[in-house]
Amino acid sequence: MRSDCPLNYGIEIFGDKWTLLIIRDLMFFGKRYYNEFLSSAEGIATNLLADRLAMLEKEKIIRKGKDSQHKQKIVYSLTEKGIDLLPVILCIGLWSDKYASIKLNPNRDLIIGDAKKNLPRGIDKMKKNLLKEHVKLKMKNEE
Amino acid sequence: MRSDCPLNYGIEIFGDKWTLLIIRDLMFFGKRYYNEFLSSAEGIATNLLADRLAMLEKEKIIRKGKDSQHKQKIVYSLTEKGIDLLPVILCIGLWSDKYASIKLNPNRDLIIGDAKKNLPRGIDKMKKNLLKEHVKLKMKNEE
DNA sequence: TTGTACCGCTTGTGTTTTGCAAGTGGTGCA
DNA sequence: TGCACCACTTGCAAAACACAAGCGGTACAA
Repeated sequence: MRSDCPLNYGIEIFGDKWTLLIIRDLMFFGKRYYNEFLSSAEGIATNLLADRLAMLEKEKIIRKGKDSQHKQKIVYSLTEKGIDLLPVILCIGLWSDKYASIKLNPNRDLIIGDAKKNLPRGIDKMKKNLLKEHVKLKMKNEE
Repeated sequence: MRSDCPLNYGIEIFGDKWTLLIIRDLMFFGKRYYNEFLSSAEGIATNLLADRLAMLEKEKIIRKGKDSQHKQKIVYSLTEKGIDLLPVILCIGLWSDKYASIKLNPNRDLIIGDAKKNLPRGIDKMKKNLLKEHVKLKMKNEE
């Protein structure tokens, strides 16, 4: 750690071009598998993805699990620490929505639109949904 | 731009280890001069600082001005686009406050504590203060 | 008018991280 | 037994970063 500033703590973990995108994929697009992260629009490289997934697991932001259906596959899911990044991601999304000149993807605009209307109630609701899923997956993995 | 995702727009601008720290310094610690940014705890290098300041100015997140008191110096200040990053920075701070094992700097804890108690009212109040200063500086520069 | 201190910023260098392509070892299923 | 597919590694070139030194310009004091 470079300093005792709380902002810096977050930046040292997800202050790069890829980490938050992986979390976004888990959080909003239901992606769970290595291959799914690779197929995202931004096009992360395989070595960087492996590196980030390992880091996120070490930081206890995501968790590795086995897929009972497809036994070769590894399931990645958010921990509560990861789910708590929801406000961070929404804030960045809202800011970008306000200032980006690019056309926004309508799917994402739906999410952003919801958050824009009622903050922080919208965040709470979304968080609850994510937590429900989180608990389900946790139980599944511990079976 | 790698994609049309709004999250990605923000990440492409401030998704690195330094940019948000500079904005933090402007926003919370009243830093205005090149030298002041250099003296922050994290220790940014001079070339990287110059690079990020130029980028932030290009993105219209900060603005360069002349100092009427100390004529050699260049004054950097946040634009409204920059001020609107306040929620992003606070969200990261709150998350870190919850999960960082490190001891937090008490000065920063004050700010974080305020934000924790009443979001988004706390954010609104802080934003208003920042905007007041922003207008003042703008007028000064246009004299 | 000259000297000096200080300003933002650049340059040069070695190191680390990234980006891209190809390949590897391991597992499950036909 | 063979093949397809899985997460992940390796090799290499290019870019970004970190660190130290230095540069041109301005202001102010002698």
